[in-house]
Amino acid sequence: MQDMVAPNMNDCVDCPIRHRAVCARCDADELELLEDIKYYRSFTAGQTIMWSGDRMDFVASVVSGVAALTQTMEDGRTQMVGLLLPSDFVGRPGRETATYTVTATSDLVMCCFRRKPFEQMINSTPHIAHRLLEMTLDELDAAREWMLVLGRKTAREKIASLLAIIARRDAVLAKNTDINSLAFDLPLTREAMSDYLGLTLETVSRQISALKKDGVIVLEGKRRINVPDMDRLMDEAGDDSDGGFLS
Amino acid sequence: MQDMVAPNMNDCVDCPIRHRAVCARCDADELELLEDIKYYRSFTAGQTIMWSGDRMDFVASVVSGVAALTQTMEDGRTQMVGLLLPSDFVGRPGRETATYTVTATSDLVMCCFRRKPFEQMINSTPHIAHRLLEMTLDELDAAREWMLVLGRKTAREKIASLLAIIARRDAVLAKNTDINSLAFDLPLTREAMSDYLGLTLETVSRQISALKKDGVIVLEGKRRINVPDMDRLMDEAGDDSDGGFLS
DNA sequence: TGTCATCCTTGACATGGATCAAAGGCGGGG
DNA sequence: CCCCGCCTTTGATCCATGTCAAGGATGACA
Repeated sequence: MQDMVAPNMNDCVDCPIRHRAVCARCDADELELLEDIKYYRSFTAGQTIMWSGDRMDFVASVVSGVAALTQTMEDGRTQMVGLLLPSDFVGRPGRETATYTVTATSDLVMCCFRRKPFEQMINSTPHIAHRLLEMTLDELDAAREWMLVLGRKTAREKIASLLAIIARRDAVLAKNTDINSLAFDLPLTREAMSDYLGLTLETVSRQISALKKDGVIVLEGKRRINVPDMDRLMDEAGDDSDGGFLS
Repeated sequence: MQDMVAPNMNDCVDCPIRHRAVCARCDADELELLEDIKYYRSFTAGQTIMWSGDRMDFVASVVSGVAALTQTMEDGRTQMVGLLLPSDFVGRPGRETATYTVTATSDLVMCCFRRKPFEQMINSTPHIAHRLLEMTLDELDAAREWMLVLGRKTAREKIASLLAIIARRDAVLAKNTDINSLAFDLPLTREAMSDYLGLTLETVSRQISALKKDGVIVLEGKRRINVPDMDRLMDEAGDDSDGGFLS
């Protein structure tokens, strides 16, 4: 069963607790503990993994692909509140129901851990709990960084900020050291981008066109983006810091 | 020294680990541990407690008053990313420098714990670490709730959301069970509100006037607010949920 | 190869909130 | 008691982004 999806699994195949999700430091005993309670699930782009309010029997880590956490108001306005990239964690130990709707924005593989035994493991192995705290604090910083984007940045700056986040994360995962001049695939539709940025999809489209016209990015098709000058992009994002959404 | 500020201190006087900040379950040993490393600091409205990037030798819990976490862009645009009300915690174990600027928006008393020994204590007492994780997850939920406010709500809804948060928190602290019809003091200037909401202070003022004209709130002076019908206010906030910024 | 669905782009126009400007409270200090 | 500084309110105008509408690309599938 694990072998079926193994090719996409990064380090999860060899050692699940190498997941940023679970523990930074490997240990054979923990590996065994996790082996018993883990399983893999695949989703196709657009599939909803769970709805806000659903009962949640597992916590999970993204192995490959991209998922989104979203909130929706009664009248349909929706806001994405988190973007889950490979190695990101989802689920809250101690909480039985999902707070947010989770959707696969691209084809996706998750490594799930049954919640109850996972919680027990946390309680018995302090350094895993500690690692989880660290990750949660990173996520909190990321969410706060994003509050600045949502509250104070212009549409153009918002787009540039999002592209910078994805570009950097992509570079890290690809072990790409040449951070100047890189290309990547956008794992989001224009609509998903607009939900993330608090914009309409038309505005997203227009601003991407504008950035292209101004030479900040080069489009290859609609989804593949080439950034000739990363510093320039960061500048457009208005970031003095290192850009933030990632820890 | 503690006696000087004791009258405002709520449960902190008798047992510092009763702080939501530190631990939900009292224990004499931990009380003693904390006794050694804690001290109190007072600030006046408008005072900056620390600047983003400052070295931080303590973590702390708000005893009374209100503080704000803010981020500022090079050109001066600022966004508040967290509102610290009594019992809220500030500081990140394991991080030496402050990520955000912390400002007292009203007169304020904090209970500080020296960082190094506090970290040791976390490592040696798992259930305090566990409590800290819980609190961080609550804060993360609050930040995400706020992303919806910043990204998708109108100015009027934003104001109503903020008032609802403060009203509810106030009611809880005052042990006020009559949630319908309550009054409270705004611990924020119009400018601070605008920084929180991603608006200008003029818009904040106009929307407050509008809510007043429409009978949603009654102003007594500029800072005291009376909410005749809490449900109505929640409705204006567009919240289907219970309003969120608080855990 | 054609058709259809989905995603994306672009245009025209409307509008919510920002910006610029002026003046009204209110509290503290001389 | 008056003056001054800060906070707040209100008005006039502008502009970034939303809204509504049409049409263009791309890929899946018959």
